[in-house]
Amino acid sequence: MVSRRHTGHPRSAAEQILDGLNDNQREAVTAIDGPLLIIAGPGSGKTRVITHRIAYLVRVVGITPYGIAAVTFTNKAAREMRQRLVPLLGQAADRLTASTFHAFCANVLRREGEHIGLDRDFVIYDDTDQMALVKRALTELELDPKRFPPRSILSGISSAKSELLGVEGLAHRSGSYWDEIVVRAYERYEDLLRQCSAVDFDDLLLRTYRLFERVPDVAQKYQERYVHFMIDEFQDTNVAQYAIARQLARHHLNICVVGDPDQSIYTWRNADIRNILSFQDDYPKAKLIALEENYRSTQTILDAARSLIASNTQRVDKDLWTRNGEGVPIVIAEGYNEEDEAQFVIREIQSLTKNQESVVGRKKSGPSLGDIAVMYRVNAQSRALEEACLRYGVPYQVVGGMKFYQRQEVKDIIAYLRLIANPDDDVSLNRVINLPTRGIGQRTLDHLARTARGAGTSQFAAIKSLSDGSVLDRDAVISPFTARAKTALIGFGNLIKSIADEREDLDLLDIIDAVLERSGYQRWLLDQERGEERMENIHEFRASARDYLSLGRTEALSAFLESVSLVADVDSMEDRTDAITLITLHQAKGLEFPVVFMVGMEEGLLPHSRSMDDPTQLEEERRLCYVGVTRAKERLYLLRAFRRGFRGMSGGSEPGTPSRFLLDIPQELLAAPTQPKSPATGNQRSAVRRAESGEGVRSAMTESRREGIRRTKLPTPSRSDNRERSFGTIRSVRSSRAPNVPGQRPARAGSNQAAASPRLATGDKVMHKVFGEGIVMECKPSSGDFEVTIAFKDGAGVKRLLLGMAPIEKVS
DNA sequence: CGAGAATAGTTTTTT
DNA sequence: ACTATTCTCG
Repeated sequence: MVSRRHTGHPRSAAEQILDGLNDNQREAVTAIDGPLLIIAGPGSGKTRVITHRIAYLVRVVGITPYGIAAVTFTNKAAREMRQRLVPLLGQAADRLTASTFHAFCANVLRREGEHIGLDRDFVIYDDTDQMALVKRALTELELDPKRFPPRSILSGISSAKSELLGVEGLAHRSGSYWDEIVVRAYERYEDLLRQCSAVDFDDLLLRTYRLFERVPDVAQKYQERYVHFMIDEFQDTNVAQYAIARQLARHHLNICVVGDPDQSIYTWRNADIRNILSFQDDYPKAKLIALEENYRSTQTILDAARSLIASNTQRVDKDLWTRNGEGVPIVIAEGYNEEDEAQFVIREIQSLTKNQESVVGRKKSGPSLGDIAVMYRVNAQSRALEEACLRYGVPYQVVGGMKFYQRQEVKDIIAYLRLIANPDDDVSLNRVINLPTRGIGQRTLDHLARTARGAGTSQFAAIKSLSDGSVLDRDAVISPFTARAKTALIGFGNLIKSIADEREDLDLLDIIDAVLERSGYQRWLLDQERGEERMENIHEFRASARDYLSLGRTEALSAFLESVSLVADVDSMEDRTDAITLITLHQAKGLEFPVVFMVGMEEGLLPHSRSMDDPTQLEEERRLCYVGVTRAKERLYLLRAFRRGFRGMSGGSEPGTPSRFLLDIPQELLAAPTQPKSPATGNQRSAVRRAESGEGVRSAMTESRREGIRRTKLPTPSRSDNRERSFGTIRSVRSSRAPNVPGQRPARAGSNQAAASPRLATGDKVMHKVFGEGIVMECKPSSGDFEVTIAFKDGAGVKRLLLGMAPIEKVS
């Protein structure tokens, strides 16, 4: 490379690439000949090894980036890999294939699908679409969805596909009545997919596999191209993915897989840990390298992780170690309920980040908000956290949850677009044919489905033949459609056709606008509940289409639709320094944060109730917990709630039990919570301790129950004062601020508070520390404080905040 | 026959 | 709470 050196010899590329790697890492980077299995513990520099290995292949060995493929679990990981390669490879990094298995396969199929009779404009069906199709298949087979839940049927189909079993293959293997039903549904489901020119997620893999099997020329092309094939997160690949990798590596045999069996958390999605064993069978000469030095976490965190995972019986022990210091103890704490738990998290975050606010010259370097993540088992848990963030004015970023592309209004527009790209897409057609209402009801749709099926065409085609009268003329006498329905159907058909016909003349944005206008969707939506807000989502969606304008007009629509189908939530996660991250444990895989809070450490949540009975699944839950713990670099908090609401009935549930995983963590790694204002923490801890020291979980629970109630000085819960009660549990707040209960509701338990008036009124101008300037829109009493609704300038939007908590000042 | 209202059932994790 | 299906009315 062109850079001046003060030593006599310029450093060679090899030296530069290997610099700073430990022995095992070096070995992994330079073992470039033949199959390689890297077992990489958490924080062992896995990504570094992969990127440096690629750099080594290119700059030292001289392989063209074009000949290297690296498959990752998410698009985000792929993007990051490419970015990290830029300093090592420069522009050449662009030529590398780096994507998810699914995206890779979609690409191959888009280019080569014709060989196996795949329509050029095929759409990719997501989970919801698949369900619609399975339901239809069941109806057509006259199977009772109560006895045969579509969900279960679909998962049967999906796991068959993940193991490369077609209908025949599954039929062959089936051994029970249930299997028999799945086979029949599978068969019909496949017909429907074909009819719609659609493939589902599993098909992307299955069909790529078949393509390579059946069309050797195509397979050969890719086999020769990819001199090196690498797979990250190998423990989470399924049989189909591994099979494709083997196909691709058949020629050069340079296949490198990187994984950690202890981090396998996707077996429910048919990932198969046995792939790691198979790898060694399939490639007996494979070199095996273990990366065991951890660069990420403190000794304390690593110790906790180690003892936790050691409780799993189905595993090979690893020797994880770190040179990092001991660090600070792990904090285990209990909140009264989920709100209280969230409260604890937020207050702790505030105290952690307080030290470094706007002082000239660097002050104490505490974590910034971007260094902090709160992790949970189920998406629903984000809610309490979000609310707490809003109240306290802590900026946050939720990964996933209500996925953007899953929002109804967005999916509606996507359905229109898909239909324009591929009118045979029955699922999309059914979604929007009566949206806005066009007088096409269930009855008409049933007829339409039957007609289409009878004619062996898609529903759109059936509508078309209705309008030109071709097919149905013969049956005109018994035509099931009323004149009104017929007109409505033809009207819809023309709508789609007219836009599709202009596809060449319109760019992507025009098409979206045409849909919004001509379908009447926009006008209709704005009249709906929360219409404005939902329209905003559509605008955001429309804006995201901008990226595709540079592509040709024909290409843009399909490319856009494809990207929409294949993004993961974590893909759109930004590396923000100014907001905490709320994320599920699953999505957190592969990420790291200086500070990690894991909430919901309770039996039933982690481990989840669905997985508690089965030892295999239980071990997966423990691995999930392990993944969470090992995300933390410096500080780890394990929280739980004494009571947790269930589906809306907040707080009214039975007391919970601390997660058994807490018992796996040695006491000496634990500390009292760092929140001095909280008088209850010591007791909470003793509750946990007691549970650990063998007195049993039950007694710990009873203890903490007594604690919870005493601490909060509250009478027996009654439904009506849920909110007040939960406020009462905000321990430290209570001691530091006098709650203001407005006159309206004096009947609060122990009402020793005088009514006070809010210090803000509607119309006041305020300044918020984080969100900036805003106007008060509403101010109403809430849980002994006031909830103010403020519209902020500068795109911060409208926020609901708790007056007593939020860093707000009145401006004028 | 369709549209909105009432009611029943239910999701753990996601490419 | 949230949706998906069923019920009832125009």
